[in-house]
Amino acid sequence: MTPTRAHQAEATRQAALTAARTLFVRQGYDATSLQAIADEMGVTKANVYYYFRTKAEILEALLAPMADALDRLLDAAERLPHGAQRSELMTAGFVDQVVTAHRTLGAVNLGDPALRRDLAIARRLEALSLRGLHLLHGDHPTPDQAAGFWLAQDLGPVLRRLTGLDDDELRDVLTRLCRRLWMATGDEPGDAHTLDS
Amino acid sequence: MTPTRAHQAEATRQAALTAARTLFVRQGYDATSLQAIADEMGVTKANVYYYFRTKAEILEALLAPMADALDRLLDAAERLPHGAQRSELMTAGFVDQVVTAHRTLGAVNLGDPALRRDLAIARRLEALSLRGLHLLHGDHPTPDQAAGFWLAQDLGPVLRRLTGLDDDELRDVLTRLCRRLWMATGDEPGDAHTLDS
DNA sequence: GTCTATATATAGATAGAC
DNA sequence: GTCTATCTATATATAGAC
Repeated sequence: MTPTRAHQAEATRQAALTAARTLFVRQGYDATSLQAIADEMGVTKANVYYYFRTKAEILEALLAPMADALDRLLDAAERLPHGAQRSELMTAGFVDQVVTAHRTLGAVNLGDPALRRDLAIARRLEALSLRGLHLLHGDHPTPDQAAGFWLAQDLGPVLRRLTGLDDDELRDVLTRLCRRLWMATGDEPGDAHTLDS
Repeated sequence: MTPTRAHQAEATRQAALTAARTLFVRQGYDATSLQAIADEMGVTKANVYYYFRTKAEILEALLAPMADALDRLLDAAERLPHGAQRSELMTAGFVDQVVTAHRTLGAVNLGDPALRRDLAIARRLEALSLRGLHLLHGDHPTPDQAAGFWLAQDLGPVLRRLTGLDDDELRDVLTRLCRRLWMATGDEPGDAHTLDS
């Protein structure tokens, strides 16, 4: 392999992303300083700034692949007719993406207050969520459908608790969880439980 | 009313709590400075520090009543036999507490990274959650039971989305949501049923 | 590509006048 | 009880040597 310098650059960039994700997950975005990220990877702040112009840019770079994956998933879902088939694809795809992200990113905090700020990635994730809700439940979701849907948007706290499961077990648990959340038909008094009949 | 000074003190203290909860909810704990809290209520930082020794103490004071309410709820649940009766009480009580807190605190961020730190209130809420899980699902909850339970711990993101509902509608929606989350029986392969049949 | 050194701002917190 | 003034630490970010 000839490329010593270009490879080093990419390695350092990746190390920064890894260090940042570890610290963001552990203590949140706001409580993580660039100094801490630099320390974690054993370089200086200035070195991190060589690759990322701002701290927010690190967060964006970290979450962009997840947004890309969700984009592709929703594109695929859109090609299916509204109904059970589309729901199943979305559930399976979403859970798969969460499990994958869990391995690459750790229990990533989509509920971090930083993601409610005016960042490009935050707007993108918001748009993705709205599109997902629309694809799943149509133009006018019932409050029950909306509540179940939004609750599934940040599985981070659950992932942090569910230790000791391998990827397949995790996938199964999350699949059933999403079904419970996304299969709500409406808020008519008639549907009051009997789910376990 | 004679008491001009003592009342003023209590009023200022409450104003600080109100300002802090507004800002904590809007932008998160870490991104909220004491300067911002003081500005919001129209006093100086030093004045806020007269009532609270640290910023963390404000957070604790803000969440303490919620922890108290949950404590009482779990005490009551403990007096019922394990089973459907206890589940119903816990669901109703929990939802009621969430709706009440929503009115007093706004869509409070139990998922804020600050609450994963070494604060007394964080430890208290953690202990409450563990006790709740135990009361609801016994000594050895299945992964499905645990996942559903933990997901319900922070309804803040859902509350922020569910606008336009009055308290009673909100209570009904959240009650059905909690039932869906807490009624999971287990993770036996038998209930995976029918994939795409 | 990585470093040292620094600029600038603001954080949490305290002292002491009024 | 509230203020002005200040301390000390640390934040994000940049300039420029190597």
